[in-house]
Amino acid sequence: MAKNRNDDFVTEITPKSTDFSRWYTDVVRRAELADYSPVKGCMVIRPYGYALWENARDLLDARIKATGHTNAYFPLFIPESLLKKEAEHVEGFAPEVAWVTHGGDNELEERLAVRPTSEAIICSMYSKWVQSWRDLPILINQWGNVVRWEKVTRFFLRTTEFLWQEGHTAHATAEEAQEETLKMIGVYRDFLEEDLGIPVVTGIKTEKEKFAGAARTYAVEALMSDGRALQAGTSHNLGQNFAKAFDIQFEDQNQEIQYAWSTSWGMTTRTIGALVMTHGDDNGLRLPPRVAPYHVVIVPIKAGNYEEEVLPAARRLEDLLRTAGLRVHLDDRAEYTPGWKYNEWEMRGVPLRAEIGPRDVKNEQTVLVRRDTRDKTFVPIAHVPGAAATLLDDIQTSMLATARQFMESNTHPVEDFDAFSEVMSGTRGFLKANWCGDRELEVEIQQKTSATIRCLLPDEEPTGPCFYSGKPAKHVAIFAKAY
RNA sequence: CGGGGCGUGGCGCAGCUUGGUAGCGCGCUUGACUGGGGGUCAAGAGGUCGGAGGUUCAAAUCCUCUCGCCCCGACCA
Repeated sequence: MAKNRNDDFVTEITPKSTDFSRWYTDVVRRAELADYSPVKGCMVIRPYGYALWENARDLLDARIKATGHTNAYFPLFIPESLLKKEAEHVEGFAPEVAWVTHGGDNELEERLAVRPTSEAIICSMYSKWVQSWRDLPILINQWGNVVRWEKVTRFFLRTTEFLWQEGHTAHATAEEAQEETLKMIGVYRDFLEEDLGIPVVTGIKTEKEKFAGAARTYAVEALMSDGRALQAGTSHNLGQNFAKAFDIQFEDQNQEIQYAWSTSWGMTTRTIGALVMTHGDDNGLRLPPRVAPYHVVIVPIKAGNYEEEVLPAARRLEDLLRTAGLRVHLDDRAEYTPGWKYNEWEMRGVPLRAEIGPRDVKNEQTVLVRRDTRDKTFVPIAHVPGAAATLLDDIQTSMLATARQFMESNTHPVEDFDAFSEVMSGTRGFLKANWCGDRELEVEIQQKTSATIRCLLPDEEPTGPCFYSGKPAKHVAIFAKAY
């Protein structure tokens, strides 16, 4: 029942259909997730945005620990000589590394890279820690920040400094390392789908797209509501590349010296951007309950016997919900009207709103309103915790279902380049096609359509010749225009 | 790094073509009345127009240089 939308309000957020980029920026700023900073390329994550990140981080951290990993912390700086040890790795990251050249007024003998990723520093430590097969596997994760000197800034999606976790493991066998790589891409998939409500496609990166220094890169790719793909997490099987470069050796059970097999995997604050672009609408954010800073916002209606009855009732409701383990916020600000608050909290994506006024106090009830559907339910106070929990579960499930339906209906099987081009110049989305695997043609397609191969689907067999070259296909590939 | 655009109270903008000493909306402050989908009225505060130089009696406006930001592309998570 949301018809009388105020024009002034609507103009604060550019409609998605008018200009998706502006819509995204407007939502991020108006919802107070982030703000520009005086530092070029760097953003400030504001308390509301950071609360969102903390919730997401905690859920992912629990999943990482549940799969046997422990957290540690390695230095922010990496000596140049260390970074240069793995050739492909340096080459891949060189253009975007920030260098520290001075300590105070003194020029350093060896400059220090501000980590763009930590393989080098971590692997150099692993080489000290690993001597025997008994020292393996090493299963370590780190939460931290990294710096990549990108040219362009977009909130959460591309900033010079960003927050992430990076897992680094070392194993005795190739099989174990491969198993780990797959296990972690699965952890990302589950986290994104179950906790963030973001459906993904899981697959393997092509040689062109894989991580610098990796033997094989797996990725989870999400489809944003403007039809562009966003890489939401990667897991790399590094083979023995880094073990050889950093000398991670051990003596096995047959008393032979072996190089270890390593993996690395990461997920960043970019997922917050994915969250906004997957679920947001023209009224602002929509947050999945599991990560929402507030599950429920209580709006007391200031009327009649407000101070004596309504506000105390609202406070009791707050206690009741908090005791039930929900994250609750009571918005008792006197300076705003209820209608203003409804819009404000919808804009900020709070999944459930509880309204309580004189009529509700009299009837010992509250009104629960869903952000996703705007459905209203009158609930007796005593039943509120249970009813809220049920609604939140339902919101979580239905947000994923809605997003999945969008992804599926925007995944287009194409059999020839004409069909491919037509989709790319229209609604875009994921294009699913048989692929010959020729790297040069991959570049050619990108130049013509700006679409890249997001991933190859490992579990699917080609159903015909390559859509582009007509040659025998080796893979089924997902193409898309990427963020 | 290539192409485009923008810098004017906290935010969003107008004014610039045709120079005359800055205005609107929102927000903010105080008070009163209000309050179930962004309330009403009244009284206020707040800007040397991104920066530097030049032209002129006079520059937000014209000229030169410079800095910053945003969007698209390329690169990336």
